[in-house]
Amino acid sequence: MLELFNYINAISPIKEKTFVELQNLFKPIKLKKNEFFVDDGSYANEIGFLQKGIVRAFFLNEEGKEYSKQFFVGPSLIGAYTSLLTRQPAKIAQQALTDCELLVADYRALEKLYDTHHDLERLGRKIAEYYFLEKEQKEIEMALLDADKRYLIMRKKFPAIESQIPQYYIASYLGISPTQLSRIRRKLLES
Amino acid sequence: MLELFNYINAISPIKEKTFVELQNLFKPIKLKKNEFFVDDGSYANEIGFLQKGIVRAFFLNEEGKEYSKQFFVGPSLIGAYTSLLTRQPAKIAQQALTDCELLVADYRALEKLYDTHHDLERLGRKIAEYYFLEKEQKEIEMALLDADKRYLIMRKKFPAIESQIPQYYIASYLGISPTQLSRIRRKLLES
DNA sequence: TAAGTTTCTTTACATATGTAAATGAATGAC
DNA sequence: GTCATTCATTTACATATGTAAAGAAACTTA
Repeated sequence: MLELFNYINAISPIKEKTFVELQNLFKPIKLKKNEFFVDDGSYANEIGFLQKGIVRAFFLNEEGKEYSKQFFVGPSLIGAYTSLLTRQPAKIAQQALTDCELLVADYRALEKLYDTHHDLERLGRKIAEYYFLEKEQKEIEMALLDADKRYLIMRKKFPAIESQIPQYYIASYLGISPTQLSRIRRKLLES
Repeated sequence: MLELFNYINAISPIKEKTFVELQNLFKPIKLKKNEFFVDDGSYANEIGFLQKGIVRAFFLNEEGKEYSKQFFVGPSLIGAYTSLLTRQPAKIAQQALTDCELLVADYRALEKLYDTHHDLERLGRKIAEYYFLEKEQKEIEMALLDADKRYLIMRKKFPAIESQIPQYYIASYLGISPTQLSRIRRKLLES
């Protein structure tokens, strides 16, 4: 739990008393490689703190095309944030790409604590703001950079990931086909 | 100010007393067409409530390529959100595309009210969450839909905008060239 | 109204990237 | 260790989209 405390505290400091109540909500679980933390179409109820492992969030459209929106490398918060906020079925699934260890909590219980703990509400605000900043960053990258530049950024951001997961997930994260990623990789090796 | 109150209250209800303090922070200003509300490279200090008019947020990269991230059609909150949150110079400028009327407030003063008004902090959280949801929605559209589908969505989302601003802003919003937008428009007319 | 400016469309060509299929390499199961 | 499966690369071809330049249309404004 110490890891969770440190992680949270770095985002927005909370009182020890608040954290005690918070940690009561979390239970440890494990996910095997390829298992899902969030299923497409399900109503999300849980938020997770990924301690070890890699998780991807991905969107599947009607044509069966996948877009790997995001990678999470522990330590990190995970969960179908949009589904939790909107109470609509999740459109974005989350899948373990390696064996994972995490702590999970009921989001509604956590949300209730907001009423009585201003510091926790502030944490919630900071997290939402942080998520927004992350998204905006990626939006700009996608709009203004070529795939080869995005690939280099991705490698810097997730240095450990490349050797641990299949290339086609990375291609999908970059918004390109595996073929194109292969071409980019070759070009980088040549130069 | 009533419009602001209604707008805010629909996101997250706040006490009347809180709103009284809040509204003291806001002053009315006007922007002429093409004037900037936020300049690229400046430190943002103000948040604005756009009452009338259209504003675009756009990013300019080193190669001089523009990406019109977003349109705001009043009533709407505007401001260099990222710069306000990070206290870094704004990378995203905001420019009036029509004559505009707005209310502006000092963001730091508003932020201070968070400490003493839990309901305002909650509003801040809801707004951040809402921004996140919006971004995620656009991310998915950009990743999985063709430009012609995105164009149709854009027209539905901003029905009034198309006749009021140049096409090349819309092209930039869609992430395509004006040439390509023109081709898409022709194809839609033909079918 | 006329001239000048801005914007939109069109054309021709170049390029990035996609799809499908074949091959080769790596990985995992037994 | 062998076989089967999964994954990565390559090739050939198709397509979407970009760039540049020219012409047409739509607006400003004097």
